[in-house]
Amino acid sequence: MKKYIPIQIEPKWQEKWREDKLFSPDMDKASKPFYNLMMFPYPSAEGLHVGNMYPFSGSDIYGRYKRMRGFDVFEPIGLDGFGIHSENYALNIGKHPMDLSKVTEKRFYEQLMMIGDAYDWSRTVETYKPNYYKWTQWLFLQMYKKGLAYRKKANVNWCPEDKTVLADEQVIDGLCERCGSKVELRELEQWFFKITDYAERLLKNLEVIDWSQKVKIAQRNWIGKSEGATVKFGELEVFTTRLDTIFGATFVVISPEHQFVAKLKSEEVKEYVRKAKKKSELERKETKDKTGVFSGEYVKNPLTLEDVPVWVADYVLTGYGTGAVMGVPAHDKRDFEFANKFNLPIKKVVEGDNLPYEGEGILVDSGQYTGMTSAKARQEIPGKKQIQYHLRDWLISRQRYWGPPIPIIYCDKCGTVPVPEKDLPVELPYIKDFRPTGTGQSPLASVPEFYNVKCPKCDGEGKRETDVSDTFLDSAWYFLRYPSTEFADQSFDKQRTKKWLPVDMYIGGAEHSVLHLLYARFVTMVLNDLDLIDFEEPFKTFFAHGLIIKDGAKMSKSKGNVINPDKYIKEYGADTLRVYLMFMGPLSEGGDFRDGGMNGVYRFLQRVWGLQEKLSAISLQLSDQDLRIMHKTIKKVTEDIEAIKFNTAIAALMEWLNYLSRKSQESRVTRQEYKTFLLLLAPFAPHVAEELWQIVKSSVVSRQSSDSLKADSKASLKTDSWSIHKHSWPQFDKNQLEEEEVAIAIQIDGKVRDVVLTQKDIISNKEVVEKMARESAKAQKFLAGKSVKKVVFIPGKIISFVTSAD
RNA sequence: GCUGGUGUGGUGGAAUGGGAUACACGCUCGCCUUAAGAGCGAGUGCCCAAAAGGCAUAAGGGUUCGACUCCCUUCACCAGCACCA
Repeated sequence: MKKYIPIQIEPKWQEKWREDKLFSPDMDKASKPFYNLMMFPYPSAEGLHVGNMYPFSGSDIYGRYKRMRGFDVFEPIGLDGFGIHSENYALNIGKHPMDLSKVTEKRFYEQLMMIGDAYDWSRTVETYKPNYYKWTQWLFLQMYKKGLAYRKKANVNWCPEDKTVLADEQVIDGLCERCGSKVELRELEQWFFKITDYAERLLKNLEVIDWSQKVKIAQRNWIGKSEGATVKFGELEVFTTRLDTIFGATFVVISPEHQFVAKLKSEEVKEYVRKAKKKSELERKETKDKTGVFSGEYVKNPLTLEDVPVWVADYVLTGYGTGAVMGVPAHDKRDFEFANKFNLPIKKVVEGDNLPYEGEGILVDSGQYTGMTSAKARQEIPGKKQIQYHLRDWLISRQRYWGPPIPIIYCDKCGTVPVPEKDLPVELPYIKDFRPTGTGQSPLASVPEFYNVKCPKCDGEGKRETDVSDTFLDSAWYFLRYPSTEFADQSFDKQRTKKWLPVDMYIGGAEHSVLHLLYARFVTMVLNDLDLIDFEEPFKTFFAHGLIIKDGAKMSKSKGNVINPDKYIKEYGADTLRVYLMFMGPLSEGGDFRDGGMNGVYRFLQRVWGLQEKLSAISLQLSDQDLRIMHKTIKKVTEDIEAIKFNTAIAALMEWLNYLSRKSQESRVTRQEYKTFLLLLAPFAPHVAEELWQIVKSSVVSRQSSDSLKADSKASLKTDSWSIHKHSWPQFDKNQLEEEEVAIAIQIDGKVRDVVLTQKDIISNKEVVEKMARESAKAQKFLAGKSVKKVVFIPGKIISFVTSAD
């Protein structure tokens, strides 16, 4: 027998699969389309590491399984190669990102082929290619036409290291998501998408999609809906969710950016505002100590009719509500601190324990509303109902080079003019100096050949927008492009999209819970409103995988803990690495990579390999026990794959292999068992399963006399492909799962003392089982001197005696 | 602070109301081998020389004939949000 040497079989099958277009479904004729998508990677020249490979393998197992279940599975791959991440890497190693992209693309695709995933290699998508970003720009134009893309001057997050603005979602704890620098506030003219128009829909649809609770909650928090009311204190309008506490409002606080501040003459106020504006967002949020200054003005509390002082303080945020709040120190922690610091009066209006009391209760000292509950008072007290969202508009311009230029032209006569669709793409020129400038403008702003253009409307002098768009815009629609890659004249074909979308299974990282996943949902909703697609949610099911870490930290080149799969693939094969990664634990949990267990998995595959020559030469009848474990394994593996619990599916295969190995010593393993085993193994270890399948398939098959696998046999006759990966998945027969003999545990006062063996026909018969249990010597020992108060019988499982001492 | 999650052998983990520790790693012993490796076999939660038995799922309490699983309290760790009025 040939030895199992993975590198001798894996490339061979990878090539054959590709040649035969085995994993390229007929996009127009497919009768049972299944879109199986894995988040496409950011490529880097370092190449793919084990941390990337982990979820790809998980996604591929699911896809291969679905294909064997008869679906036309579409499993595409591409590269999210535009953006700061790739550009920074190019800067680091002193190469031009455009040149570098060619190298990384080659390297990444080579590695992705080596791990043997069932991708449709005829439909790759790279976001940095003009034939893709042409349509990203087109998408921008649709947003613009619909009034959802707008430009405004705003206080925006500025990363001094990456020298660009960032969206709110890309600022983590006041630090840049990419490089970790402290983010500053800068007032700049920027392009935004009006995602806030969709806040309610983004929130509401969460109820109907099959996503993990974790991700839904993260999105819900981010959208941050709160229901309250606005009330006028003189000319100042405040927003509150606790209208019931208005009688306790003893002052009003406005943010340093509030319009009202302009009217104030006091030097002290001006100084405070100047200082506050200079602070970074992080510093403003970090400071626990309240700061503020009295404005010198008073406004009237509309309910108490008292004049209350107006203060300016930076704990009030500009971008939320009206930028003004009523200060209720007795019932708000922050107002309480503020009042204490500046000696402002504290007036209790809700019954409660210690101040500040933030809970609900019965109102006191609140005029005609005294005695009402908080909830009732909120209904009764006059105010304009208002809903506020934490979500802010998506800032999409970037002052960088490596992205799609925003397709806008400014003309002195015509104003802001969108680039006509026929002129797309606005190609990103190859420029020598692509480094970020730090001036608030993109490097493209120093390239006159790029920005000097004719106005498309009046043919006069025009200037191009020189900012590029956020990488997250590239990835917000890529799933629409995959099925339509061959259409040069449209972003996505209507029929294709109708056939393949929404995505049936999407697997990706939980770190994208509020970035990519929210943007993609938003874009999909807009396209739905534009009548370009007939669904509002892009991903029916989303599964968040865990992370593979190394020595307790996420793999990254800077930490020097990157595990390259190449060496393991060479030594053990891609199959072993896949199975090892999946066997580590549930896909949702990730884990710490140690190669210690790899040998065990390798050994497992070797034993599978070795079994081929120990098969029974003659046709044997399978025993009841043989049949039971076979059907039990089919059931377990099937259900576990559906639930994405690959680790226990693999364990079930190992158990069956152990059983078959014992049988093989007497050459009693049948071809039927072995073939079934290979079919179940195929999604996990596709190369070795294929190799062995070809060996056992080609030898003469004597039809098993047992008809227990009838469904499978019939299906196999229908199969037109040579490959195991197109063969139909084995079916289990639940009649074969029942055991002839069942051991029922005897429990006495909660402790298992013995078991009784019962035949199939009596396992539900309480009287008989109880009699047998009472005859057990061990049971008698523990029942001696006690009287049985109660007997609980669970058929097939347990008989439980409850006693009391005599 | 708020929200959600997790906590089981030396290690990764299994079991979601019914025999805790499946499956694997590691380790120990044995067989095989000139030797190493591989392979094969046995053992491996803790206490006890062993048997019998007892004790164990972060800690404590509760519900139940029966709890890793459900409920309450506490602790630890992880993730997301956080001066959002």
